[in-house]
Amino acid sequence: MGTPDFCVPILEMLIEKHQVIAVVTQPDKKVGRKQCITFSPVKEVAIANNIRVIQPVKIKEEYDKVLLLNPEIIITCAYGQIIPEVMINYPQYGCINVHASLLPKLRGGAPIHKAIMNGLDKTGITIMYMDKNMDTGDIISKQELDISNTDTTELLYNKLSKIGASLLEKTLDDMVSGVINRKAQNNEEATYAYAITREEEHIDFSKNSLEIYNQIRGLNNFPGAYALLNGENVKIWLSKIGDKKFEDKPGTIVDISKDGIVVTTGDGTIIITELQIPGKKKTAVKDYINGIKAKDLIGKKFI
RNA sequence: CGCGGGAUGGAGCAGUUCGGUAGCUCGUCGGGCUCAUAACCCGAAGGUCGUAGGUUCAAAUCCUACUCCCGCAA
Repeated sequence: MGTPDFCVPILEMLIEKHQVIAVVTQPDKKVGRKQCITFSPVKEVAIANNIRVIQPVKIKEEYDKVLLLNPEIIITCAYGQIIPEVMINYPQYGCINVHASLLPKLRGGAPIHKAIMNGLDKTGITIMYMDKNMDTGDIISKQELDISNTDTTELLYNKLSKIGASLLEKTLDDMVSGVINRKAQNNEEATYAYAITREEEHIDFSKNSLEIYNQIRGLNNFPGAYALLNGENVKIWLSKIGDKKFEDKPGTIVDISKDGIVVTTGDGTIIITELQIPGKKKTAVKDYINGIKAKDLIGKKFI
C-alpha cells in the first residue's frame, strides 16, 4: 500500500522478489489547472505489471476488499491514509511500514523535508510494525544515512527511496527465516514532522542565514520556499550563505551579481542563486538578471 | 467549464496600448589588447515573433480557434 514516487523502488523490488497480490493506493485525483485525472506513480507500476489495484476512498470503511485477498503480510509506505486497527493484526506476518526517518524521530508525513529544514546531519529509514497510532509501532530494522549540507529534499528523497527498498528486502528475508528483532520505540524521544503548511513555505528573512538556507533546500524541489517581492510571490529554489554583513533590515536586496541576489537576514546575508517568478519557469539568477535592470532591484525588500 | 500570468535568435527580456526596417542584456564564434583572465575593445553568425486561419497595401502587434508552459486555489 503506497502512493508517491517514493514507494516505486519498493514496489518494484517486491514484484521481483515476492508475490504481490494487490496494490492499494489513493484514488485517482483530478490534478492541476486542467483537472486531468492522474494515476498515482504506484498505480502506474502496478498496471504495467498486471497487478490488481485497489483504491479505497476511505480504507477505514473499505478494508474488507483487502482482507478478502487473505494477504500474508501488508506493507505500507507513504500510503496517505490511516490503516484501521482491524487490518493491522489480520495478516500472518502482520502489517509493516517503511518510514523515511530514524524513528522515533520525525514521525509523520513529511520526515524528509523536516530532516533538512531542521538542519539534521543524519536521517534514515525505519521499518516497523504498525499500530493504531501514527508511526509509533515497534521497530524491526533501521538504516542510517548522513545528510550532507548541500543535500536537497529531492536528492535525499531519491537516496532514501533506494535504501528503503534494499532494507525492506533484507528485513523481509529475516522475517521469513524467523529472525525478528522487535523493539518498542522510546516515546520520550519522539519528534514530529507533520505535513508542510503554507506558512512553513514562506521565508522569514529575520531568521538566521543557516535556517533560511535549510528551509530553501528542504523545500526543493517540492513545494518550494517563497517570499513576496513587489507584491509577487517569488519562489526561491537554491541559495548560498553569504559572508558579508549589511546594516539594512532583513529581507533587503543589497547586491546583485552573476553570483546571485544578496539579501540580508537576521544574522548576515543569503545569496539567492535560483528563483521563479509567477508564470515563469525556474531560472538561474544569472539568466534572470539579463532581462531586468538589476539596479532597480537594489534596496527592494522581500517580505 | 475554479482564478490568473506567459510563449519573440542558444538563455533571460523589451516591443503589442495607437499595425509600417527585429531590439536589449548575456551566451556562442572570429579578431584585438594583456604576463594573463571569467576583465576590456572590435566584428560576425543566429529569429517563418507557439500553431492554424482571418482582417489589411502592410501583422510580433488587431480578430477567431487551438497547442504548450507556469503561479494560485483544490
